[in-house]
Amino acid sequence: MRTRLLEDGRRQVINFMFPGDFLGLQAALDGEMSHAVEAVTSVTLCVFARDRFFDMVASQPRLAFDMTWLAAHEEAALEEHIVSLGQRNARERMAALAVFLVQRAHDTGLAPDGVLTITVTQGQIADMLGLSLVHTNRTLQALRRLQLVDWTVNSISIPDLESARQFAGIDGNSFRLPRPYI
Amino acid sequence: MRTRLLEDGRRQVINFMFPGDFLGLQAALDGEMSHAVEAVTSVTLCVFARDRFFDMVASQPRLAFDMTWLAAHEEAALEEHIVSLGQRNARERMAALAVFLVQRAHDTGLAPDGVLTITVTQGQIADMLGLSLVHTNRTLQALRRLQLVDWTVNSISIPDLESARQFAGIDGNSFRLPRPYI
DNA sequence: CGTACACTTGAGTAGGATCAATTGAAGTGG
DNA sequence: CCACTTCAATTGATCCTACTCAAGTGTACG
Repeated sequence: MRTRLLEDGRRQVINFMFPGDFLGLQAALDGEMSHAVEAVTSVTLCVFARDRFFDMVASQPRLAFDMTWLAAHEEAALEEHIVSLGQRNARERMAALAVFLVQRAHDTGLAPDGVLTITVTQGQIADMLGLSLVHTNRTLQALRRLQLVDWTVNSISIPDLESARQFAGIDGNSFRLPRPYI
Repeated sequence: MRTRLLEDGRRQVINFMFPGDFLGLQAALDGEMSHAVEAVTSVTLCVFARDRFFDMVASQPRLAFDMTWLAAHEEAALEEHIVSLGQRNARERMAALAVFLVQRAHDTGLAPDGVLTITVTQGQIADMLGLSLVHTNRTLQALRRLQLVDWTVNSISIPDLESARQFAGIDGNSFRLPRPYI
């Protein structure tokens, strides 16, 4: 989970990361990371030496290309998140996030049955969606009542992906290319 | 101005682009652009052939490195925007946007006197900040009254950059590296 | 002089925040 | 095994920020 903290304690979750994602590209270039990272599952990290980044680009163009691919798609995910925060109401936002996570998990081979097993607290959801904890809880219940998304402490389940997607206002499943693994 | 449209007509401005920025990296890789681009000033474009992108990475590592730099920093800007939309109220959001734009213009050599001359309608600001047009207008007036930001139809002026930054909750002017030009 | 477009202002409303308690599920230690 | 703490989820009540609706006022332009 990538997060940013404001000085007064407010926290914003930027995005959830998945196996194969690359962390800290901007930090590798600037020397200072603009955000924090927090693990919500056990993780395995592969560490790269930042001072050899340029050499890597020069000697391994295929790798450099894949990293650019990942960066561009991470950017696209952030754009989608911006659309959610700017234009969608609480229910649409939560549905959109659930669809995104389940879809994203599915793409990396997790959640083959449409159910994503992961432990996320309502506080974390609240900080991702820019909602209060209380309202997050109520929105969660509303979506469960509508049978659109069933999000419990340790799993996200979407009975009908298509209607959830439509409810959230996510445009048709645009053609999805397979992700490269570095 | 990079924007995304929802099917029901809602629009979200993703970010403002400046001279030297690179557009459509993700589209170059996927063949389909996830957003629209709209000019708010007259612009000069330099067009690249998308099918030679990989060759470029392989033969011009310095160029590839710079493009990665730009992509990583665009991502950082989007993160900041996400923090605004998720955690800041209307006034803080607008102040943060004004500071970002003036700062960004300053960095590319525009607005050397702290005043950015650019024509932005209140409707465009509203779609960037996820606010209604009416509330955008009132927030604008409030910030003018507070003498924090004076944003008129064709200029953005910030009398005291430091207090505006503090009001918006933007953490100390983190060390800024010069931007590469492709 | 009419149309178009952006900005402005007022009044009422609603979506979501805040405040305040309560319940439930794990741990932890005596 | 049971009190005790901790942390997350839940519920009720009230408040406020920002939205919506509606009607203006410029200002530019053909």
